[in-house]
Amino acid sequence: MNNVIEPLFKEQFEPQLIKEIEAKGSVEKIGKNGVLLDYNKYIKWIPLVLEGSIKVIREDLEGNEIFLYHLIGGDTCAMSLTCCMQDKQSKIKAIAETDAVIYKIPVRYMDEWFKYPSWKRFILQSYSNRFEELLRAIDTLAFKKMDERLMDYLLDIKQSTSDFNIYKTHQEIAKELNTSRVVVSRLLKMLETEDKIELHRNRIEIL
DNA sequence: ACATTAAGTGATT
DNA sequence: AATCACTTAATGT
Repeated sequence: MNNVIEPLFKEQFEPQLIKEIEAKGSVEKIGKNGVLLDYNKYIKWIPLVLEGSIKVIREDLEGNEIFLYHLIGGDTCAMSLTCCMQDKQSKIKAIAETDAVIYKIPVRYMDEWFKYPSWKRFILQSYSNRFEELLRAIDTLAFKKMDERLMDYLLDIKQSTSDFNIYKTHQEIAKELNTSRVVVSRLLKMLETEDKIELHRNRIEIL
């Protein structure tokens, strides 16, 4: 498949780079909940997100999880950049929040394409963006109470999936926020009485 | 109709 | 905010 890169990146990449990318990479579709990058795995390619939303999660040894941020069209994953370059293991997990399409670029081009100013800019910009997202995530974790975190989380999903409906169980949400289901249920109930959301089975509607 | 899973709630720490 | 114990509601077989 070609011409998948141009629509999304023609503003920021020079034409020749776009040609190279389209020649060297490949498109891959990932179903909802498909794992893009798992904890402790090495990766051999750089993922560009073309469509859909990818959630990035930090996980500890006991399997506790904390949701960090979403990647959407045009984004790349800074963690995989580091991994690729240094042949290190991933310290995060990336899962498709929705059906997604990603573009895989073999690692070796990461370096090679630094001769293109726009590529260099893109990579540095990606790092910078991810860094800011991380800071935001830390702020949320450190300074906000659960009710705010929950609302932020819901809005984040709504934003990245462009869907007012969130198809998750309270249990799943609790896992990603590293809290208990009961707490999530209670807080959601409160948000509902504040007319911010509407609750259904397996579905939460943002108002 | 029954079993299973999701969600709601009071009480306690 | 977490946990327990229990209820109620929705859904699958």
